[in-house]
Amino acid sequence: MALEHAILVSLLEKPGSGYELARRFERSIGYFWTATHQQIYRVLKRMESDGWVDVRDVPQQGRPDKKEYSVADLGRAALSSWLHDPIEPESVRHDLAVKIRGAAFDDPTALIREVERHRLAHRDRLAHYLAGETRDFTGPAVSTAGAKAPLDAERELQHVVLRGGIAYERMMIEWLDDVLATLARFGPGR
Amino acid sequence: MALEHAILVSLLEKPGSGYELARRFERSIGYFWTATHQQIYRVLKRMESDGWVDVRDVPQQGRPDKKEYSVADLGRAALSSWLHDPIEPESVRHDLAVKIRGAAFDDPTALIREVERHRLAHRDRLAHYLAGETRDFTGPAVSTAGAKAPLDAERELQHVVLRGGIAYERMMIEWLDDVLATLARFGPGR
DNA sequence: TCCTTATATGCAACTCGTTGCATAGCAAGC
DNA sequence: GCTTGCTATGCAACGAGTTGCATATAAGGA
Repeated sequence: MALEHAILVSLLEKPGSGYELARRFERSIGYFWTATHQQIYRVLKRMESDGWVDVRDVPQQGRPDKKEYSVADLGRAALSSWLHDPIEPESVRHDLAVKIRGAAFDDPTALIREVERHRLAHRDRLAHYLAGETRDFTGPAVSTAGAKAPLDAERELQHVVLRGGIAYERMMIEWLDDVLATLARFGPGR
Repeated sequence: MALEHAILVSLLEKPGSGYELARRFERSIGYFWTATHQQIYRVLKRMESDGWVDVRDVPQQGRPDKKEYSVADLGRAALSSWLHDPIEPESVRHDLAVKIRGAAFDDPTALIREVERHRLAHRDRLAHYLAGETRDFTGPAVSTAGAKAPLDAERELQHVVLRGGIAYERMMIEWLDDVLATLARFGPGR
């Protein structure tokens, strides 16, 4: 399990509340690890009682107060230990692939609309990634302190992960085109 | 949840026992949906009591008897209904991507060995897929009955799913090379 | 004033998935 | 005779993830 670790990484990149984390899990880090707010609050509680994170009450005006979490030494150590622990290449869950194989026993052409929907979703996500890349990773590297940083690890590594997302979406779009061409070879009905 | 559906597809492709299904989930369908034997036996029980599958005791010689499952009408209907139900594009879980972003707060170069391990695993899987493609999808299309089938849906759809696996592995290998090049730009330690 | 929306946090129940363990038949080798 | 290994099925406990619901502050519009 690695939700704790995804949260640690996100909090190291920038401290924040459970609510803010939940929003980040809808974009950014969420492209590579999903979580709902309920899960995040529950895990944050556990991380707090384990001493992995520190909490600070932050009064706000115009909106409810929040609890801002930041990574404690124990959390940093836990992340480091996880990083040094080998993990197995991910176990996959591709509903769509199962559906495509299953379509052989139903009407294959009925899947076309579904595959097109997925293709659109991937096209949108690709556009979103590319926009983010242009926004955040073009122009000179500037560290958060404003000083020139020739090798800003945080930025470089975020960028390579984003490039992975871009490559994945491009691959998916090409493959879904292949799937559509294959499905189109079958006549309607069976 | 779709383990039921993955099992239905696999049983439609060929009836078999829980044990045999578990082995298929280590290859073939398992490349796109993972499951352990405990999970499979539990779900098969439920599917049986729901009338989705039929069971037949098959005595064997030289080994324990087995229960052979095959898809019942209710199961076929359930699969069909699932196929017509739109699903959301998958939620992703990429430990490695989280690790790479986390490495910015530790020693980035310490991840190199781990990334190389993953690269090897993907290279092996690619080789495995390519061998399977050569074995099963070259030469003339021949249906199970031995007759020429100009449009064998089952075979065509299995092939396009396999091509997806191949494209995925190729993309991953290229990306991991990119990751390795990025990590190499950081000196040892920090 | 009421309704909606956004911020912000949380509980409870349930399902799904993983891990560890248990059992049993039979073959092959030491 | 004993151990190892493969086939074959299963239980129990736990941990992770999902779904539905609940609560509270406050801004903005109908």
